[in-house]
Amino acid sequence: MTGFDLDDSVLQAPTEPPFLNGLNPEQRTAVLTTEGPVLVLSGAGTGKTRVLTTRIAYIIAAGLARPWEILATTFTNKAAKAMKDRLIQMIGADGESVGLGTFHGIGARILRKHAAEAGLTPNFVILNSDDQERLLKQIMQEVGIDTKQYAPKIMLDIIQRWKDRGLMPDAVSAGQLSDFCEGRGLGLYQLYQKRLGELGAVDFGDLLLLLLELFKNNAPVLAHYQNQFRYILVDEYQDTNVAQYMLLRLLARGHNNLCCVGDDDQSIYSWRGAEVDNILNFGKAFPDALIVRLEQNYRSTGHILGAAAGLIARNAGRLGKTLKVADTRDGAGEKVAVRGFWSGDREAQKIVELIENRQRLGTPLSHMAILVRASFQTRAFEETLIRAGMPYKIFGGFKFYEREEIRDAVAYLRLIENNADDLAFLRIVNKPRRGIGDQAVSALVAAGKEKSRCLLDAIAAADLRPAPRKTLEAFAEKIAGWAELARKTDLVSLAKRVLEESGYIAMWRDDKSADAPGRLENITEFYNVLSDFETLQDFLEYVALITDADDAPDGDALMIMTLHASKGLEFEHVYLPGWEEGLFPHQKALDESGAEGLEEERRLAYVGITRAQKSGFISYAGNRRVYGQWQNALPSRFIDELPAGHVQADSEIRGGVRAEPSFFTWGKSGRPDFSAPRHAGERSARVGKRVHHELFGDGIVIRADGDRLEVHFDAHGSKKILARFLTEL
DNA sequence: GCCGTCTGGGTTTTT
DNA sequence: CCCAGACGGC
Repeated sequence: MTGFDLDDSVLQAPTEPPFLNGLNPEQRTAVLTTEGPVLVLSGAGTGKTRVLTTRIAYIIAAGLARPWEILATTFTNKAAKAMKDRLIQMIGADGESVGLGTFHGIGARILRKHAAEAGLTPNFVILNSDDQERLLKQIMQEVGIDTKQYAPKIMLDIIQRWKDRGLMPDAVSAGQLSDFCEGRGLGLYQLYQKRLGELGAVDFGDLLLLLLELFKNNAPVLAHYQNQFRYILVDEYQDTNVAQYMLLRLLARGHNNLCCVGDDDQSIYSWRGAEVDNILNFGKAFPDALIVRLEQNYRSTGHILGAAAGLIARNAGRLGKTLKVADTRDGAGEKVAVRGFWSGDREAQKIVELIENRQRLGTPLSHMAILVRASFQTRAFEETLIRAGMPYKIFGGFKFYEREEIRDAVAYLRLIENNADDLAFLRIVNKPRRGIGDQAVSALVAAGKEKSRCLLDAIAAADLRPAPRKTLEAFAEKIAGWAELARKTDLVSLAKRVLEESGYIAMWRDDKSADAPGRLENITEFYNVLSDFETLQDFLEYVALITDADDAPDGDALMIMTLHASKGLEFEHVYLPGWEEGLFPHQKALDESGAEGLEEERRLAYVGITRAQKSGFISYAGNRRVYGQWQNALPSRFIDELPAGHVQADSEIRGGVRAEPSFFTWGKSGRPDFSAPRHAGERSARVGKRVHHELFGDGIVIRADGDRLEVHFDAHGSKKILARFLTEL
């Protein structure tokens, strides 16, 4: 198909490609406005994926660009794959060659192509977060920082945030956390980058940061891609970070055809460096931009949308959208149910019962989902589901590639591919046990440092006792042998040989613990995955960038996942447990990010509700076991914020929706205190009690108004305090 | 160098 | 409560 003019008369002519049929006017505008910057504000369930794929299809079908001249980025590999599949359905094999992937995946591809210009070796490995932390910890210890006092994880987080903002070490300005670790934070960043270079490795952030540097420092390379990408499309724009924004700016300077799709109300990844301002300021950054709002919702009932809208309306700083129900044939549907329970266990039990009922009435389990705030919540459900014999699938739980045995296997392959990968070396040099302990490893590290060689090459120079020396020399020889083998054989045979000859398989076979057989199974599965790849490098890149959000459950199973993982998905019936103060909104979000944190939590709640097509069920528990201790909590403020007209509330805790908190047990050990409903008069019973507060010390309750107490502290006078911050004396 | 015991820390998590 | 990592004894 060729030759569609942008001329209106032609667009309306019968030659119009069939895939434009059925778009609403706004979607049509978003698809057909191919030239210049466009921001598509796409509310939940308004068909943004359809708009994106149709837009790509249209650009190709109209002959505006060839497939490889289009760059389209998504948030996950899964989304990229889904989009590619749809595209191929629409326009056939041409869809195959569209530059479609995650920012990181595309970054890796370009960096490998221009490795020399970017100052990298072409076979660089991409470190996972585990490796990153280990490496940084190593560095911190080398320079004599107490890693107990300064957690490597926190330092890594700071470095990551710098990278998210496109800052190389020399660009980090003083003050901005650079003085973490007694003023050595920035120095650690520098060292960390240096070590990555020596290892022939990059981390996730580098895939964007080093690409940005490449473009900034190498005009011909930048010009090449500016020229190549005639049309750029970005999905989930609200979750892009500053580095991604800068990359887009640079690339779009070529043809100025940038189309970003997103929803500011669904921005939930700021804790990971996402910058909501990207979407909020799009109009400023691209003054000639067209802004299209998609507000026609094709997913949910009126009550679901009404409840969600009422909640999100509490947020300030929105671009503002009003979702409209597309299909009103069934009226507004069921009201969103809000329920209170005594305990987390009761909550789980009740929700599973409700799901069973739905299933009995004919809804497949896979059309229902439980969405939780924090992963520990899944446990109560798992236990109940196992007892009920109901198949379920926990999404984003244990990741295949994060399992110990898989990481070990991958480490063997990494070391074979790149002898300089010291992290991989350290991981497996004594796994299985070969008698290489701290002593030998320290000697190796010292020698490696002195001669600036990688650990594998440092064996000869290291000060070693005879036994470990012999072992290590044999080990190095084996690695060399396998590297030789890698050139001659396929990946599966290679991996099998390596894991057998290294004794790794035997290690698990001899292991009598209960999970050893499972680990061997996982290794077999690992061979299966390997069979899909031609080269070790392809596979290692895949492993580094993949997540197992991709693996779909087999058969009909109930989905359990975090709210974060649910973004972009939809289910007929959605269950949202754990709406309690402290859990949702999460205390840590409030403590660390204050009002902004609260708004992000609220957006998360909005994401949760808008996943539902037909019904939503929100619940809270008065008492919950967290890390083995019973804690109690108040219903989430988000429950109060739901507009009454769209909600049907009930509670097994006395007092309806606003549950009476069980008093004075917060953080104290012991027993569940929920078993008996409290009798009236309890409230006044609090007055006169001696209490303790973390900050203000001891005091006496002088007034009680629900959970709000007025306490006269011995040392600080009267203060109004929430009951849960107090302990009874 | 290995293995048992103790201590501390546990939000979300994709790339 | 449950896991990972540190520490100390063999």
